[in-house]
Amino acid sequence: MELGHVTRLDDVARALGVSTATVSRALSGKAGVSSEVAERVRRTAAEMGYVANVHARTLAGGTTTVIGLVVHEIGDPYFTEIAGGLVEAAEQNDLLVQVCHAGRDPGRELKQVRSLVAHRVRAVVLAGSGHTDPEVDADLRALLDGFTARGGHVVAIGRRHLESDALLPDNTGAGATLARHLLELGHRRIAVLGGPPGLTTVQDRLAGIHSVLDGREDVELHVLETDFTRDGAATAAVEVVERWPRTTAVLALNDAMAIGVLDTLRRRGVRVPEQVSVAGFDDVAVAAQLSPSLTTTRFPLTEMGREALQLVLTPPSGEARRRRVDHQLITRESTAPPPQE
Amino acid sequence: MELGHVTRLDDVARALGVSTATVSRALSGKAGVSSEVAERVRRTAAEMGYVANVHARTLAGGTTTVIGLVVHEIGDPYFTEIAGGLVEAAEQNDLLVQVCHAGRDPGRELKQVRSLVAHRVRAVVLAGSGHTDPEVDADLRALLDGFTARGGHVVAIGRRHLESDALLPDNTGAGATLARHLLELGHRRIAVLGGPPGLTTVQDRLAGIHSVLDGREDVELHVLETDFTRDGAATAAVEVVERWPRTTAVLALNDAMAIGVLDTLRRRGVRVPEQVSVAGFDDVAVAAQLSPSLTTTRFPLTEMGREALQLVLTPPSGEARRRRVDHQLITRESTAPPPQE
DNA sequence: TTGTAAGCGTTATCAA
DNA sequence: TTGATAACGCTTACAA
Repeated sequence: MELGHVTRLDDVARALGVSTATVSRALSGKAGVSSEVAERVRRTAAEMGYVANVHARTLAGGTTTVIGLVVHEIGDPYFTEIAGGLVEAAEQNDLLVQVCHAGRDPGRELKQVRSLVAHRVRAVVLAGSGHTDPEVDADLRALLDGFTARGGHVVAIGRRHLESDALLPDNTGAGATLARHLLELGHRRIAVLGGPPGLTTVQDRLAGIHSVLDGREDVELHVLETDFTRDGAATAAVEVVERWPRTTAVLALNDAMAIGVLDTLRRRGVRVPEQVSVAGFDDVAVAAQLSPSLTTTRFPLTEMGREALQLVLTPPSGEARRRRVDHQLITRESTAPPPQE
Repeated sequence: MELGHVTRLDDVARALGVSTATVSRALSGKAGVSSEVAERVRRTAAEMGYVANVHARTLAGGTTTVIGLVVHEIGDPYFTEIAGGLVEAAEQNDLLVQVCHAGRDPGRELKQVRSLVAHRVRAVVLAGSGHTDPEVDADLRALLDGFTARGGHVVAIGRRHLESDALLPDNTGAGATLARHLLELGHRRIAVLGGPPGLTTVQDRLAGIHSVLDGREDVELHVLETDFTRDGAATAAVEVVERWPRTTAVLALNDAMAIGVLDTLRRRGVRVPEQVSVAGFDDVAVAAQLSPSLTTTRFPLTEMGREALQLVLTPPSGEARRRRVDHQLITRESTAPPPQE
């Protein structure tokens, strides 16, 4: 095989003295070829190093082996772990994953999905929070509807407003569990670092927290709206310490934020958990390796990535399949009873 | 626009009463169309929601907007951070990234690259260590040579045996720097947790270490061959503690391994850095967040991902461009002078 | 400046 | 069971 030349279907056909149709059929394992010929074709193709041109194949009506993944923040361990599970599972099924970074911007996200659709990917997997305002996702939904109508498959992870197959983390339950955990430890002056109110994940986690703490006369609850990032939380934590110095527990809406809080507290000489308890959500891999290690509610991120691929592999039925993902409280060193008064 | 129907080039042409050639030229910004017509075409195309069929375009000779990334271990922060930088930079240049997981298996890697080549990706980026035995990569090189000959672009990150454009982390220098750091702190009984000897990264880092420590009568050096992972190092650390209990410093060949060492030591009640110092390589994001925070040599991983994309964007010249990536010693809490005898 | 028409490498539809 | 041959939707000479 000389450099710069790719073996085509026609080359294989010619070498064997059969038609391209026969070779095509033999290689894609379709009926209508004698097993004898099929075997010969396969051997020769392998010898000649033939690999089908993906674009020709797709254009002619074959199906793609690529699936698209859209994440809000590549770099955020939450998405990294999901992506890891998905890519690994994909590899085991001879599928390729195209990863897109949308940066939490609906416009950019739309552009990325459009690009995936133009690539005729077999499925689009959307990971991360949706928007509470349905208007924001309107264009996206129209796009996905068209994609679905033409045989595309959409799988969401945590975007409950989309009418696709979905993996739905129990964010509300996780919020309630953490609030209860703090309550049981004896905390009564609690600060919550929330994210942008437009995100369903934020909304749901807050709802869970409120469901447990609201209406209790003995609880003093402060909710701060901040960025959904480590740095946003680090800054907000300063505010908490200064405005409500008697706070005994800080609940951050995700682990990245909780790490930011730990950072601020350490810098200010506030001991965790002796003086202030801290907890997060998700249980990203680092959470266990921090010191103090972080109390959090676990969602099996890598597993969710794998499961998303399972959904991709099973053809969509009429009904959208919506699977709830349960959380699990992981109690570690960062939470403890509040200091004695 | 009805569901299930995609606007094609021909639809746009017909709507305007011009030829497909004109539309094609106008949309790809080629010369030979009056700016007036071009403008009209662009507007109409946008209105009709036209997006070119990637496969048709590629088949007809256009270029792809996809680049392939092959990593050893998706899930390992080393690769995650590189991938993050690459994907983000790609997004800014309207490029898509296909991520492949090779699991440190040359056969799987070959298969993945073959698939990328079949997709006619614009470039293949290979991240991670190469093999010291040139035989192992022979098939890969043949494949890449063909790819290059047909106009494909190959960029390596840290695979110095490949004759492509490359970003080459100064692994040898980093090894020497860390060895010197330990020496200067006063350590004389040092254990090194190495990885599989077949990897160039392992070889280079070890070479750097040996270049500083070898031939010194006062230094007792033990090198253990283990897995290039956190768990491998955790197990090896047990052996170090048991076989050479007087060791005062453990040097792991990457941060993931160093974290494994910290884990083992904590579990055994060995205090870091009071009793034993620990250091790693790479400075993945967690390294700073651990406690004790980890002394390591920094390679700017995210930046390297971005830079790899820059190489992809600048067309290959005759000469392969090989850029050295410098390291930086980051001294944190995990290293200190050895305990007094 | 514009249009016509010939590919690009497959798959799928008919005939044979 | 096989083989011609027409799509698939685009780019790009070559003509006009």
